[in-house]
Amino acid sequence: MLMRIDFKSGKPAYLQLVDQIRYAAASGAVRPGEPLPSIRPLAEELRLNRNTVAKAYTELESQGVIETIAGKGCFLKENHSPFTKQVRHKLLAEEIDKAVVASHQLQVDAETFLALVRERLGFFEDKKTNAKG
Amino acid sequence: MLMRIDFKSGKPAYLQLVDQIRYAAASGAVRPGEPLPSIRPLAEELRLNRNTVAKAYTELESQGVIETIAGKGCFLKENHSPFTKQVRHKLLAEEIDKAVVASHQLQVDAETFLALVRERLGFFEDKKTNAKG
DNA sequence: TGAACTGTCATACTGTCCTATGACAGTAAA
DNA sequence: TTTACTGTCATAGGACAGTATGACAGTTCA
Repeated sequence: MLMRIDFKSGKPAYLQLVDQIRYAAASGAVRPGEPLPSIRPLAEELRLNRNTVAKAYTELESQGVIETIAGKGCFLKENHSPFTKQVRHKLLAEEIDKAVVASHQLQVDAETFLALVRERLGFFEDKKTNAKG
Repeated sequence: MLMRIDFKSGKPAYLQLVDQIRYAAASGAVRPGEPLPSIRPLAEELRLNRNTVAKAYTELESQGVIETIAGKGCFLKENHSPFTKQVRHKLLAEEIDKAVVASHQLQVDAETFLALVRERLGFFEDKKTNAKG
């Protein structure tokens, strides 16, 4: 799992980490049960404070993405969303709406938008298929 | 255009406004050239400070969504994105990726995801068609 | 037990965000 | 010009976000 922090981006380091780990989980670069890099080495590698990395991990745990066992480490969780199907669809619809609104402003028509969605879905699917393991 | 601020949401008021106006633009509730509510009355209606509303408008202008003419008012811009098609697609892909990552965590499979995307697209399309005018 | 690793917590510093006030400037119409 | 409306800017205070330090606690293995 390759991480990289852009210190000029304005986006907080810990949120960049959160996004990258969620992305890694979605694309199969890390699999459920697998350990994540431990806090101190990762902090050193990225030139972050240990607690900045710890904060990212805490955030991921509260999102239900990882599970952390004090003294042992952090592990990617088997993702069993605690929500009903209906709620999950509602949450997802909100995320989709953001993209739809963006497509309007970027003047991308519905058909092109759909094609782009298919392409991105395929991209993640491929990554999952070809991920180590 | 009906606005509503949720003071308990934790999300800054001015960003809630930005989202709602972008949403209104995408769904045809406001059309290019039309004036937006002026700052002071809107602030009073929403029980916000004038400058909080002004900040939302400033943000929208920097996003190229509205055009503001001092002394006259703020108007929805004809949206001509300044970017090349390639750049616009890249920006949109990033937005879509967020939704794809979310779908993974929410355990929504690709097919269901696509169906949901179509549904949301249709929802906005309908709104545009049925909007006043 | 002791050493070396894991994550955790309390605390504190710094900078930025969010909001608010008051004064200002452009526009329109009487 | 006067009045009443538009948006703008400078400034300030309070809250919070982001990061950092040091001490602490659980786990593993020798």
